Amino acid sequence: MPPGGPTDLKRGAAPRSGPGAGRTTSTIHDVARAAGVSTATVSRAVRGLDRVSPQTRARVLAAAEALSYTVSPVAASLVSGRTRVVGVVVPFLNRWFFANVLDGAEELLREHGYHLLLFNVGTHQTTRSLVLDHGLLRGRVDALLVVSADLRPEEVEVLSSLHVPLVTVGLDMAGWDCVRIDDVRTGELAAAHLIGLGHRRIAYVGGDPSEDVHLATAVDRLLGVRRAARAGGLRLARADLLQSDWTVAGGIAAGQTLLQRPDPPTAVLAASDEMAIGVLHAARLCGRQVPGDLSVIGIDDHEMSFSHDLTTVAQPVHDQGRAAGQLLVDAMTGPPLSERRVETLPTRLVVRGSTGPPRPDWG
Amino acid sequence: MPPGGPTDLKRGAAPRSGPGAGRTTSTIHDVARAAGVSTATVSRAVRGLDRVSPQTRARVLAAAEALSYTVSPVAASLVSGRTRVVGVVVPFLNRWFFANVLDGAEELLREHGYHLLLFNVGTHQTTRSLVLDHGLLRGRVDALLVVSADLRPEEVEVLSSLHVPLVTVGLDMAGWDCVRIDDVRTGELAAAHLIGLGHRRIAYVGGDPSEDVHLATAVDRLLGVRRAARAGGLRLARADLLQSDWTVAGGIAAGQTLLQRPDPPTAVLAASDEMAIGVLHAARLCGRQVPGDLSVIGIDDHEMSFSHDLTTVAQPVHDQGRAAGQLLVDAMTGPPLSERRVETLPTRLVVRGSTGPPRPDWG
DNA sequence: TTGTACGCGTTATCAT
DNA sequence: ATGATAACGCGTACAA
Repeated sequence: MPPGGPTDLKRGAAPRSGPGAGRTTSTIHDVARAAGVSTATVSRAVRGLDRVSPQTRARVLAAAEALSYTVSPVAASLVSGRTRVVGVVVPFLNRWFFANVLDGAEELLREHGYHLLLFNVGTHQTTRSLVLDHGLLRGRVDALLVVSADLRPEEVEVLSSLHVPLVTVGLDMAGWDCVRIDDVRTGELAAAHLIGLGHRRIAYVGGDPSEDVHLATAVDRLLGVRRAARAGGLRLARADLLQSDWTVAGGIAAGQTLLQRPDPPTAVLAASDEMAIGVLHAARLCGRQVPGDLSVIGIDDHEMSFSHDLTTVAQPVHDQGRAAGQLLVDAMTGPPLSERRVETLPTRLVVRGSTGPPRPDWG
Repeated sequence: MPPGGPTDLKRGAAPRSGPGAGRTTSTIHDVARAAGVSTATVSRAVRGLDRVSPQTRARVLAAAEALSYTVSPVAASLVSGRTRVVGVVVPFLNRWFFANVLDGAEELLREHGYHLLLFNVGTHQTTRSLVLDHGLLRGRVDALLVVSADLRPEEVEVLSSLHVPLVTVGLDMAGWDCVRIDDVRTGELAAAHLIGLGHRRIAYVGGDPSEDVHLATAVDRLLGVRRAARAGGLRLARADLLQSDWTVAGGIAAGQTLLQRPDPPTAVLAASDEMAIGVLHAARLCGRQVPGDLSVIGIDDHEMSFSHDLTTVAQPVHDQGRAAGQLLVDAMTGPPLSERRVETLPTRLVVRGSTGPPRPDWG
């Protein structure tokens, strides 16, 4: 019962009890009337600003509570210019890496009161252009999170032209803040493990070559593999470098290609666990023992890797999402930074049962 | 070069070339001035409404193009009351079922010009209450998609009080539109397959019992298993009914529990493929042959199931997302329907190598 | 500490 | 077919 008196409350009551019984949501004016103050004071009170006496604030809050008042996000956005919404651009929602980055970013951003608006751009050029050309982003978001999307130059231009803070994950581009892992080092780590076990013939199953150059992930990991090979004094045969599509099915195909040769490699390094799992399956199909006949190592530490007993190099995906969210929060709240920030998170080797020394007669 | 003349264009140009060179986005007024018409006409023209002469429309569109004008979503929302945003409430982002439902819903809703705002409520009560209590949804969304979240009564109340169209997936609640599969029939299908192979001792690995009653999925599937058992003239031992948590790890634990008994079942039916994969792993750990010593069947048709050679009952997850999206679009555009709609999508048995007849000496 | 009043950019109503 | 103009609900100088 606020001091405003029952009469005021009655007049200010938002849910009009008219004949139509149409539910109306109460506005700042209703609260102001009920609390006997101005709308400006209500605005200050509900947002927890200074310059409001404790008594007044209590009265306003009580009235707001009584009227179940909620600030209208759209009205607030219109006048403030901020939406408290972060747009997130992903090529897939249902793949491990993207789902988990999203999960981490959502977690952190929600902690800071931001919402996530989803832009699943897919891989089809048609869908892609629809999403980014039509100006669907303009005015909807305060910031952007771009996850490993292989953007075309004009799409980069569209995103840049929004003039909002932008952070990428797994996509290192000049001018944009970035959270990543050291892909070169990661590939090197995996290859060094195989070489350390005594393997001399290592095949590499990478990502698809048709994608834009920006998706350098698979290329960088191969760079690391080459580095380890050089250090180990072994050469990578060109025929042992395969392109795939990051999926289990692609891994199966690549694995079969390799294993059906008269002289197959003794070890396979896949750029993702999903492809590595496919290779494991191919080995089974071809009647090969793992790791006796073939060692297999992946990159990611997908949750299925444990049950597949797959050796892998783990990357902190959830944390990359959180880190990206934090960079965005900083950019939205703090002063503008002159230098771009690049945060590189560590990866680590996880040895399981899919790797072992090669058969002596093969060495 | 619109007939408005270069003078008008110059005055109306939005990107002020002042000293600060601050990028300003052009408004409907700028376009109106440039095209020599009123803002009302611009509004009609850009939205493709009637009552605009072709010449005028062309002139307006040219001006808009020249000024790279985009309608302000927030301003439009404020006056129209619609946001063209659909809120989606999920307990997880990184699990197969949820990620794929989301993918399907996003696809269809984007086709219709709607955006998705993400609400990952998780399972922790604390997070949950923060997300749904604070009125974060109010005024932000035109409709809601709720995916298999085990909501508490007060959360149901919060969602209902928004008075927007609401569709659930995998969560059949009175009063809310729903897209689902027939869980009873699905469980029955899986069990009937095992019984048809000759199994008489079937264990069931279901979902967690601690969750709210609304998450009836695991219970319904068990109901179907019971029905098939009755039809097949066999009884389910109470000790063979296990609770798990829908994950691979949970499936491993359940599988080990079963297989370490002196008298294990000859077949296991898991309520999800992820748990079934865990059971497969447990069988390997315990040195059992699949399907020789143990048959395993799951439900879902997870993409990993193929490479695990797992027999399963497939459910159309992507399509459930699309169907839910369509129901929402209908509800937002069409006239209000008096009856609630329940759409039940079909499931089908996918026989792979993880199931076979039991060993004769065990029968 | 509190109130007044303007403006955010658009849609919609009512004239014309 | 087109144009004024009143909302939409709120933040924020500025005044008191």
